[in-house]
Amino acid sequence: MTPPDSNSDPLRVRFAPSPTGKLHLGSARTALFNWLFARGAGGTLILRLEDTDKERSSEEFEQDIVESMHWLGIDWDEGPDVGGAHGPYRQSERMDVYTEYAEDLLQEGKAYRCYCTPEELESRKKATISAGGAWRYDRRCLALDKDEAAKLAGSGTPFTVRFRVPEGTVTVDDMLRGGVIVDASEIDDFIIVRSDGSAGFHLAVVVDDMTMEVTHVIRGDDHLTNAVRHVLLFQAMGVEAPRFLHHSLLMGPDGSKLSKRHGATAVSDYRAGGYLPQALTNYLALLSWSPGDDREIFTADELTREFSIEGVSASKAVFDFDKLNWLNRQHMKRLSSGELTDLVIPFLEREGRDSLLELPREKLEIAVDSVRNGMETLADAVGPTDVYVRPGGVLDEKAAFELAKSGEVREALQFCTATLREESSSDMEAAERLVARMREGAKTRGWKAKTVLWPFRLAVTGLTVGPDLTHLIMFWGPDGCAERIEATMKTLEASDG
RNA sequence: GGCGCAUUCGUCUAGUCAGGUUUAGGACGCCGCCCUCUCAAGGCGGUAACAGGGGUUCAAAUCCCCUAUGCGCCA
Repeated sequence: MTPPDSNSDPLRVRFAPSPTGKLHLGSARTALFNWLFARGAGGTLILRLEDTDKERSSEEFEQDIVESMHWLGIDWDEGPDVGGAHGPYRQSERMDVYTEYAEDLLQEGKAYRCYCTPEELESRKKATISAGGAWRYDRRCLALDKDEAAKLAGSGTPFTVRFRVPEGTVTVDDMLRGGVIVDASEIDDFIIVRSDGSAGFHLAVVVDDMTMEVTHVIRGDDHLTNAVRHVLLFQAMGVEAPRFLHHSLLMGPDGSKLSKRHGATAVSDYRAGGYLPQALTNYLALLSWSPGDDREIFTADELTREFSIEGVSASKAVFDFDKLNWLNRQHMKRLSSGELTDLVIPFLEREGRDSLLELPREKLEIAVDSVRNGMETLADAVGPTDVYVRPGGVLDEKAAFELAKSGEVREALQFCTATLREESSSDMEAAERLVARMREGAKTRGWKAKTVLWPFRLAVTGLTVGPDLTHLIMFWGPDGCAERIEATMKTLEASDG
């Protein structure tokens, strides 16, 4: 079981998002797979920012990505913020590295300059297609003779650099799909340096993965065919390509790639929506991954131990909001009252629930605890806890109606107050004792428990729905409840006339 | 259009690599019942799938081929 050279720690993976938007659920899943793979094997995770698109990249998005990852509990060993021996970790700071490699490829004849303008390309493409052919770059500039090439070079004509795709077949070694074999003739001479001198996506990725000594590339299925180009580039540079794992993409309920029209897609949206990070990582991991048995609830820590490539499925995964909600509930259940309250407070603050926030801590915990099984997200604590700051004796319409229609209300409520006065403690045992006593009282009067308990709820809270009675008693105490019932009785008398 | 990948209940999946142990298992959702002071939660039960067609084999969800569909990449 001892790895051959455990101290050399050879496994290196990377997560390479573009800061052109907030951290998307799909990207978070990619990050998670990389993280689980690295942590499970004692490897290194690199965060690399692919920020070459200056128009669309922004500092704000970069921050969102980093913060969202921190929140999810995904940490990295090398990256723009933590440094490392293979930096810099922003592609925008690595342009000279790419140019260097492009220059080498040019020297070796593995790439060539192309002076074709986009317009020329477009018209030739149209012509080929209308003639019924399949368009691929026609290698016109590869065929340029020396004189023409020299003339163009000297004239300052803008050019791109194209990779000269060799003949033969290319195999992408994918850990999920086995060897994906593609004929190189299917690939045209792709651009590795744009006309403005910047590195194209494929060049940048390959140079980075090579120089950062990445051993395993884990990314979305959408890059599977790009991987063919990448393998070609690795070969041209004389290095072995890393192993790949192209996982499936996240889909919306309608089967198309998960996007904003399906609902919230940013990790930070889910954070703001009251989801627990452990629920989100659990759910994201469960999409496409299975432990092989029936277990479904995992902490991030458990995931790093249990996760394995063998358990990853290659087929698409539809994001199911219902199941996420269920998992969020499962993880909330595992929180103590104190932990849950801490997490709920920011949501109460956000919604301006000042009177709740001014409550003594132990009262607030009772309040939060009493509504927890009705919560799907942390944000769901917000409305239901309002019951605890309602003034006594104030009935909403439904509660007033319910109280008015029952005949034994007055007697039942008087019995409740009398019973409440027998107890001074407001701990859970006392509360349970009181409820039991009220039940017995109903029974001895030949009533159903409901005849007493239903008016009790209505009178104490003034509402028809709310937390269970023991929590109400714990919150207000027996005396407090009795006072609220009396206040309600006064209200009823006043309205009876 | 070319190429690639995928295809088990509505959804996520187990089983597929080493074909028989499967009346295809679990979970979410949905439906019903129970519990019950309300709303929930919880408990119990139910609904529902091997994309289609050919092979190979005594035997195929599992192996091979074709078709279909979905998704992706290249433009």
